[in-house]
Amino acid sequence: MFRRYLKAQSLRYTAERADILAAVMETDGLFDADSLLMEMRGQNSSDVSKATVYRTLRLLQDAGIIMPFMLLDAKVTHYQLAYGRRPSDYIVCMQTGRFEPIDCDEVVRLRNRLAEERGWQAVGHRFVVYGVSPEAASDASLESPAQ
Amino acid sequence: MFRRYLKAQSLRYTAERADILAAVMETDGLFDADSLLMEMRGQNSSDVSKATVYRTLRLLQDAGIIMPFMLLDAKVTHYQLAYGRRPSDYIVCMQTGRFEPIDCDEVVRLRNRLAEERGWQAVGHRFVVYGVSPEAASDASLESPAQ
DNA sequence: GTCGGTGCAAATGCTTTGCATTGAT
DNA sequence: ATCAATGCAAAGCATTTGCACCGAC
Repeated sequence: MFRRYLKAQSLRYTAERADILAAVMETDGLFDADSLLMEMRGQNSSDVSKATVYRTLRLLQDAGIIMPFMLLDAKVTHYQLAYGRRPSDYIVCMQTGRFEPIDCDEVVRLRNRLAEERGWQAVGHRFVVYGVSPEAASDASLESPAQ
Repeated sequence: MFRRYLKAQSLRYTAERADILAAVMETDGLFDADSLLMEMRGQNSSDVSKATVYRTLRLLQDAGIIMPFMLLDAKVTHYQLAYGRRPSDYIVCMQTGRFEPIDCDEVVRLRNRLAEERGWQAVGHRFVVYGVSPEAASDASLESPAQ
């Protein structure tokens, strides 16, 4: 799929790109350029430079294989695989930062309907619920928010 | 509200913070540090430094008055007011980058239910639908995405 | 043999921070 | 008077880019 995309664009399928693709395919959930690189180095793959990781992540995004996923207050760009039954939805604790995936068909149906109503064609979506996790709620070390 | 928050934290309510708060309250939709600063300079407000804008935006976020909103591929942090009937939902064109707000009660109901089911307390949410806008769909200058 | 890819290091650009001065309380 | 806030300029840091060499086609 990536190979096909590259060929269509007259781009080359190199060992580095193959390694990065393999590492990406093994991810489960969110990842970023740096965590991916560490993962690759921890394993075995030929040592790929950071610049190439960034360049290849961009290609993978253009190819529709991964999609960026912006987390609240994140300083780095997170990605996840764009296809298959990957969670597009998360619930994030505003106090601890802990997050967990949500798997919910209704969100997909809703997004399709909303797009259709406007004459758009839905391709994907991101749904992030911000809230207070059970652990945080029982921790009284924070005063109540201003709202 | 901001003032109350500052007092509670033994922080000071300064002219700069008042100006920034005022500018923030006038925003409609998304803004970022730089656009806010330009807006303020275009108007009249005392000339506030960029550093102070960043510092104050952080405080406003801590106070629960604004919330960050990460857009796909954005290089800067976007914010919007955290309360009131502000759109938390957008539909973004993956080809042109154009986006428009969605206003939909069902999303709020859905997020509340999802949080509740997990023992969380929902505070806010972000819902972004990625798709193809009508203009882009009729423009054949882009090949179809790999997915 | 072409022309795109890679690694390195330097550059970019948003955001943060150190420090001396200013100002709210 | 205190002690935090501001402005400036200098960091920081993720990401991008220029360039010389390398390698897929």
